[in-house]
Amino acid sequence: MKNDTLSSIDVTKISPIIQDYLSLIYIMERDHEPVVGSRLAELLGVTPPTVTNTLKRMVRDGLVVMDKEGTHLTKSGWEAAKVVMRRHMLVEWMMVKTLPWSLLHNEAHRLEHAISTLTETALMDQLSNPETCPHGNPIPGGNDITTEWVSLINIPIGEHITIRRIHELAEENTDLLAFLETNHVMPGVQTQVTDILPFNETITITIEGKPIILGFSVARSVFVEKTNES
Amino acid sequence: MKNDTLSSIDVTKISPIIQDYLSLIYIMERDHEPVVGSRLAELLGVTPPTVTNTLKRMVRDGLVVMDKEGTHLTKSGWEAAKVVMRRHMLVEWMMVKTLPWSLLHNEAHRLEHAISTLTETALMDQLSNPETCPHGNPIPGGNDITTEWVSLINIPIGEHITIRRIHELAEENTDLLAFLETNHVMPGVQTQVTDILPFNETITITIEGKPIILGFSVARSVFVEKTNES
DNA sequence: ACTTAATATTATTATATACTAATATTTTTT
DNA sequence: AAAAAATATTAGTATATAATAATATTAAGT
Repeated sequence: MKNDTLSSIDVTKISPIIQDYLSLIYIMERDHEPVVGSRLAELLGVTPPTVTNTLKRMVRDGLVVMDKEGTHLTKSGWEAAKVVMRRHMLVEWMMVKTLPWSLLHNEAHRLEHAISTLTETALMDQLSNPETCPHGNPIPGGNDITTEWVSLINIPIGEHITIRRIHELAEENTDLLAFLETNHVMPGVQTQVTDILPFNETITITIEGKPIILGFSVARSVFVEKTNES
Repeated sequence: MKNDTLSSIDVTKISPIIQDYLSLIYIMERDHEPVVGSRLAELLGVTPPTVTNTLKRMVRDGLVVMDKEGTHLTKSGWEAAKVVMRRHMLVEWMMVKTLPWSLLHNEAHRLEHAISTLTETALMDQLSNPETCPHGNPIPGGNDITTEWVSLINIPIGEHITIRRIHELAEENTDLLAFLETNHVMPGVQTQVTDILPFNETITITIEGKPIILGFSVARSVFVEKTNES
């Protein structure tokens, strides 16, 4: 029984900027990647000194700990991050009939900081507790079905697969999302790996007869499930 | 043909705080009320020096002019305010199936600063260009049907009326909105003025047989239309 | 081991937003 | 007109967020 929605942390009192830091660190920690300041700076579009400063405030506020082991979310930081992530994803679903799939993330990124716990709960109900966002990323606090999915980079030629997930960090790239949408590289779509060119660092998948060439870095962010060929 | 949505002013670049000032000044000017700093302070929940400071920045940025005549929006301030108002109201409609009527305003007040022009346009389409918000207040840039409605304070005993509008400034009062919702004092509801007690400063309207006693200050914010008794 | 590259931090500055305390100005009331 | 009330402003301070420039520190590559 998860109860983050009614958590003791009032995310609304955390500034939008800090909320952004929380989400990003959450994703890194969840994926067992080190939390590197310069990488945060890059992804957040700020300079490294700004990151140093902001992290200091987060440490002061008990959201983060920094020691020789590295930078990590505290328990309350982790809980707050989950709320922010969930709100982001619920807003994406809320807008799914209003905006094109490739624009949902950007819009939700701004709206996520403004919604109340009440709306969060109401949307959870209205949407029947979704387990992923429209890009297939896991909504924190539910069953994580994404663990069964595997990166497209690991799929051999010939395999029949279903697109399941575009990783959060890839979502930051609006051009990429638009490209994926145009080519129907979206959750639920069935496809097959038809070519892999290691020297070119590309993998080709064919959707409805049309080959789509994806660079390895993109393929790494696309997670798929083997299609049940019954 | 109104074209504010594609206006030259990029409201997204205006800070949420300034957007709040713009909306509020817009309402005052629209209603031909003087723009008094201390009143802004009160309604915005800040101190008067803060208002002085913020208005100075708005003057610097060409959103407002201040002279002996008083404080007024410039053309671009006016246009920006209209966009903010419209976004607020569109967000209210967006959430109308998710949240109770009495909570829409509060939620929209935070979300209004985060939505993009794209969403604004998409919602306008999706909602078929509404002329009012769910509280009956006019969406800027459309036909202003509210001019035909009259304040409840001016309705004599016995008159059959239809509730049309709860004024924006009354919306700020969440307790009041909850009270009105509980008693179905909401746009579209038919009612009749059954009593007026000037010495008590109350007016009684009867909705579905139930009398509801409204103070004059509230009645002043409720606008109605004479019901066509055919 | 030494150099280069990557990463992190300090110091300084700037802006928007807010406050309190004090003062000025204007308006209203008596 | 004088006193009181309402309104506005100045001065000084604080915080979150950001930047640049300079300096440490750590890691990697030859």
